[in-house]
Amino acid sequence: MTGETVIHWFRQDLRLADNPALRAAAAQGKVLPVYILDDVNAGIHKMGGASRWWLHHSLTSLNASLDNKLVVLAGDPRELLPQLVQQVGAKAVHWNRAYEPWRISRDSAIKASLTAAGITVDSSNGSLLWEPWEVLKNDGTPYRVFTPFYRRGCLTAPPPRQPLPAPDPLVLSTHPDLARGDTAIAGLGLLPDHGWGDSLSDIWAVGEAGARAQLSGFLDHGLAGYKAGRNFPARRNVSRLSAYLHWGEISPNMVWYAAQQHLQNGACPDQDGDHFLSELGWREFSHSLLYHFPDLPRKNLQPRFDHFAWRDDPQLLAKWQKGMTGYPIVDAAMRELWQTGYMHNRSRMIVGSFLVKNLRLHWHHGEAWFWDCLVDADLANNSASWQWIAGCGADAAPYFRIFNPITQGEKFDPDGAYIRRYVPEVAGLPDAYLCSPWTAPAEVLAGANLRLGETYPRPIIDAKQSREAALAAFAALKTVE
DNA sequence: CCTGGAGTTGTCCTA
DNA sequence: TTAGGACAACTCCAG
Repeated sequence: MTGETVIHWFRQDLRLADNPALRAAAAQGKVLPVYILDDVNAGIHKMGGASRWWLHHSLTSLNASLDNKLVVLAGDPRELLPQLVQQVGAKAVHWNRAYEPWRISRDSAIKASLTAAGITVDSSNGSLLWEPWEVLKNDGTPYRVFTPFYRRGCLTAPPPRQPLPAPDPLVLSTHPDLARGDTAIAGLGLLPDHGWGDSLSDIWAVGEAGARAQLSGFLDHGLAGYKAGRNFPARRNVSRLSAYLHWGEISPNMVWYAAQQHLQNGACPDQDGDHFLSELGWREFSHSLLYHFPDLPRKNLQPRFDHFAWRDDPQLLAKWQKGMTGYPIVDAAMRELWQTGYMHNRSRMIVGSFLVKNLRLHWHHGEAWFWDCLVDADLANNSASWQWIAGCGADAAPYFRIFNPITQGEKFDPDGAYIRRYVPEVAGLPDAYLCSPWTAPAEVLAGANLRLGETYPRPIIDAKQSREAALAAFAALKTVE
């Protein structure tokens, strides 16, 4: 090892373990670890509120494992990074690749200018199992259907890289006159001014150690029975790793091989393990779609949907956002999002279908609300999933697949545990009326201390009629062009 | 080259 | 009560 200073630019890889770029940096010299909050280049997808809350705690955790030496800046990395290189006399900059279109163009520009200035730039794959440009059909074009993408494109490709240990030794640069550590993190102003966020700290152990604890807890207690159990929002059968993966507090490689090992040990049924692995495949698929179709966050992948008869109704949108639709399973889900920064996968499908098909409001509204509220807000996953549920995406849900907001609740929250947790107004109803309070006889409502229209809303839309209207709107698309 | 089968997550109607 | 089919169109791939 030389005494040279090299920069590791942390982005969506807020961990020490299995961090290929950080390892490369540590092998080369004294490492100056840097994070830059970039609100300049992200366009309309500047980080949302929940993301900022998570980032604050994630940086705090990372900084602690870096001996309070994390350099923290805010601004345009196109300017800040070259300045920093010059200031500390760095010979090289290392980072792990990010795949959002705006980051790709920003990073390419930075790489070109640093390289031109004689600085070595080294980028690695730290956040995907397979590079999007490596998983292609035989004709060289990207897949648009998940199953062949995963089974043929991914599973017959060379296996993902095995996880790497944290760099050892990791010698940090102590260059003075830099904004570092907890003080610098606080200076970013990532936490909300009041209240909201405090309760999230009770739910999430943000950071690398929390990510590992979440993974091992899931493998030990959630993976067996995953395939069926993952459909029930009240059950603890989902991994809840999405945020940790998004921020790179754990790598997909660590998750992939840990789950593989469980499978090989016979610690869970094959179908549960395989199904969980395929969910990591869906994450890969979303990233591949975003890489090959950079307009994915706003533009319908199927152009015929450009003619769809969306409605415009800010009041209905507000009621959906607040969890005041009058459909308890929808409202429970929307309140879970607001209260925890997370929503169960089944719930995401239910509220998505309700927004775009029953309320017939544009999926952009759902995408934007999730972007602001989710601690796992991820441009690839969020965009691809909203297009999927709206029916306009790749391998999308067929247009006639419209979730019934009553039967979905009855089927996937049969004992009402989820609804009662998040919609206490209806908690006193017997199970038979829990998903459709308006069908309860007056004496049952009275017994549950529920006054419809006062203590809890009546349905803001008729599920059956709005379903018919959605089908008609989709049918109208076929006559266009 | 053509052809047939299959494809994350649903609902409703009919027999 | 329950099981099966209809609801589109397209992508992908194996034969």
